[in-house]
Amino acid sequence: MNETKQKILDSALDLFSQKGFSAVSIRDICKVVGIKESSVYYHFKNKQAIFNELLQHFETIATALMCQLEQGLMVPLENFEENLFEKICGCFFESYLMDEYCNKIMRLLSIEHLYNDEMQEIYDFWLFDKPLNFQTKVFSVLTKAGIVKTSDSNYLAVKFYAPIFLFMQRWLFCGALTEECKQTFRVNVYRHVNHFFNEMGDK
Amino acid sequence: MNETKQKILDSALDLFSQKGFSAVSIRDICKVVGIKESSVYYHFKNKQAIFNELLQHFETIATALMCQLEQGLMVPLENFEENLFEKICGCFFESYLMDEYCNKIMRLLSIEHLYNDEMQEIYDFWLFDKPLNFQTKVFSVLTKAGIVKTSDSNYLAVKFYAPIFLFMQRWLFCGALTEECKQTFRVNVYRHVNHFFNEMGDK
Amino acid sequence: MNETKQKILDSALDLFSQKGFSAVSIRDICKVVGIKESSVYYHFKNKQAIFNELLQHFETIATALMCQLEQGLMVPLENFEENLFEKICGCFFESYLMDEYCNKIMRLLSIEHLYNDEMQEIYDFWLFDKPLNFQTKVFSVLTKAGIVKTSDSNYLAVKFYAPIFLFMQRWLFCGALTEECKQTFRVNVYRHVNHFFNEMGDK
Amino acid sequence: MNETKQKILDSALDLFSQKGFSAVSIRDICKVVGIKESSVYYHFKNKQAIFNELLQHFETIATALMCQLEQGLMVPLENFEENLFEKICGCFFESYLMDEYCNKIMRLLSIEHLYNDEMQEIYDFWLFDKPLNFQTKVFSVLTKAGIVKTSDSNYLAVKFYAPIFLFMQRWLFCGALTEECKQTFRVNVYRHVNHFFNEMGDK
DNA sequence: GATGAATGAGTGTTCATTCAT
DNA sequence: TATGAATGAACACTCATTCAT
Repeated sequence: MNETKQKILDSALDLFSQKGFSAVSIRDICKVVGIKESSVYYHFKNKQAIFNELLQHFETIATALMCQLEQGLMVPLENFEENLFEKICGCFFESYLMDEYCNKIMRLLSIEHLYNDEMQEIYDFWLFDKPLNFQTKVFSVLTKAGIVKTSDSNYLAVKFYAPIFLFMQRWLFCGALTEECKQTFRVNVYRHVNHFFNEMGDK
Repeated sequence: MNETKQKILDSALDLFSQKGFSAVSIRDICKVVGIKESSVYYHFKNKQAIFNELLQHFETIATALMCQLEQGLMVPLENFEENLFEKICGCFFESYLMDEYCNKIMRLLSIEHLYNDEMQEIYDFWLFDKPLNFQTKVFSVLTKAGIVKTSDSNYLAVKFYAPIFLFMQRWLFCGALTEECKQTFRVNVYRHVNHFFNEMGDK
Repeated sequence: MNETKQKILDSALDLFSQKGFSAVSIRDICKVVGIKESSVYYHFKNKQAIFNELLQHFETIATALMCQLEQGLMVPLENFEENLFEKICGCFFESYLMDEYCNKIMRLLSIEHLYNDEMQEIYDFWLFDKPLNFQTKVFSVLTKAGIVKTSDSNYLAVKFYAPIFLFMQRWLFCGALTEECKQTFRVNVYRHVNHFFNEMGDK
Repeated sequence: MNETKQKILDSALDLFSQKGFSAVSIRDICKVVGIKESSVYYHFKNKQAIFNELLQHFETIATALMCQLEQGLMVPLENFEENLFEKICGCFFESYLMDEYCNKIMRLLSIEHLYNDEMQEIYDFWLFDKPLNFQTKVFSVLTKAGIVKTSDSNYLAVKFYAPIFLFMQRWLFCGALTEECKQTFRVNVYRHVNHFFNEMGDK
């Protein structure tokens, strides 16, 4: 709605995700937006408030996406697998990990969580607890349906998610998020997912 | 050799690993060491030089450890597996990932690599390329020896290392490195390693 | 007349008398009034203009009160003393020193006069010159009437007013103007006034 | 000892006593001293610390003076009165109220006490409680010695101190402390003191 | 080896004010 | 009448660094 405020948020996220919160000055943001420093304080109480608004927006988006994912688990079994694959790839990879906004926030969290307990919790939630929790549920459903034999859904979730997490750190949360990076990530992830489901089918 | 210089290095690493390079001031370091700020400049050209010396020392240690690990691959096949297990656990986990010095440097790299291309390279080398490369070699040897059937050593390395990497990020590079964290990490890793080798044996 | 303007004046006086002119921001005033900062400039040219209007209003009130007091001196001698006592207490204490508006202005003057020559003059006029002048006149009348023997009306005025001034500073122009403060002030002043007139009667 | 630090203290006191603490900027002080703003922070933790050091020094001086005064009360009765007069004038007027350092601090307190509870207490102590307390003691001794007849030492103290307080506010804590101001103050006070002791002798 | 003293550049923030709407 | 938006000037304070001693 408000143009300047949005520009501030956008520029701030850009810079924060590149250098971290404290390494970016209000001056830096203003230079990009093209306003004077004092103007920032018309739109935000202080520097922290910019960060908070960015984070809050992320949590709204991410929560919505996760809801969508979880609804995928309710789908009738006959087209479960196919639907799941689509959801994980569509929702989780494309709209979440590789979405520009979410990706930048996660880079930012990657920086801040290391010296900020509050960020640590948020980071853990969105990068470890939530995804592992979801995958565990997936494997529970698959086990109940007899598609998967193993009963340790937890460990299965780790085995499934860990390589994806590694590829994320390697290709998604480093340097600029170029199309090349995304592609490398995608190739690696898809190969892993295929391998994984093939092996599962074998047993 | 020089006591004060060593104290500066130690204190700096402590603080850098907790808050990141730029968030730590010369003042902060001096407060811990118990000297005046100007004294730092007798021992180091500038703040960056402290960082460089810390990093260089790490690379010396890490290189030595990696050499030791690689030598484990030359061992005659009869006691290969047993020896390997010991090496990986002893060298890689205890002396590297959980060693106080190395751990601190890696936390520091975790912070810096996100907005510093040079650090990015170093981080990638020590946390992705080097470990994955080594594991690939291990599985190549095991394949040649007929112990492992799969021919894709690369993917095996990923499957083996990714959960360890995830546990590292989750328990080792967050908050303070308490004994509790270490223990949680150890339990998770050892369980994974056991699972992994059991499954490999099954096939 | 104008509601918003009056609210601004009231809130400003409240705040100015508590913290001094320069320590109160337009923001502070607006927060209390419930308007935006730019709106103030519709009603007043600038911050100083608010102050000026408050001061001017005070001078109108105070002048009127002082006129009333001075008229008390014209009263026929038979009920002079009784009438005087009532006037001094009613007009000077209750309607002037302890009246909410006047009290706030005088606190404000107490602050501003210390670093503002113009305020210095106004302060001196209303807190020293005017009251001492009036008391001198009172004692002149009493002397002429033979009620008082001393001829030095000036010094009598000081002896009469000084303790009142001290009590004012002690209880009226400090912290919040609570009923308790007022009462302590009243008790001390009345005791002094009684003592004073008793002693005068003795001689 | 340290020249620059002393200059900062001196200049700060000068400015604070003229405009109040918050109306004086570090820049202002530095302009007078002839140093850069950042240099101030080598000598003082922050702006408040300058104020605190000034106040503390004052309290040391003032306490010493008050001790000296109180020792005057122990003097044998024969030369009590004469000695007292000298002490009050020498110590209290010349070395305290009119001493440059003390005078400036008291002006400063006059400003700050109006919107700062801590300063309020200090102000009350040094300008009301302490002097009135001391005078009460003086009159108690004089009463015991039969020199004074009245038993209400408290009210005597007020009658003695109040005019002095009024003259202080009128001539000492306003504008610049010129020799002219001092002289006017002195004349008024000495006249009062003489009157006072004459009247006391009469009864 | 160490430090007292200083500094220039920079940081986040506040404030009175302006002006088009 | 009121406000959304902006701004220049100021503020207290921090930091890495220098240099004479």
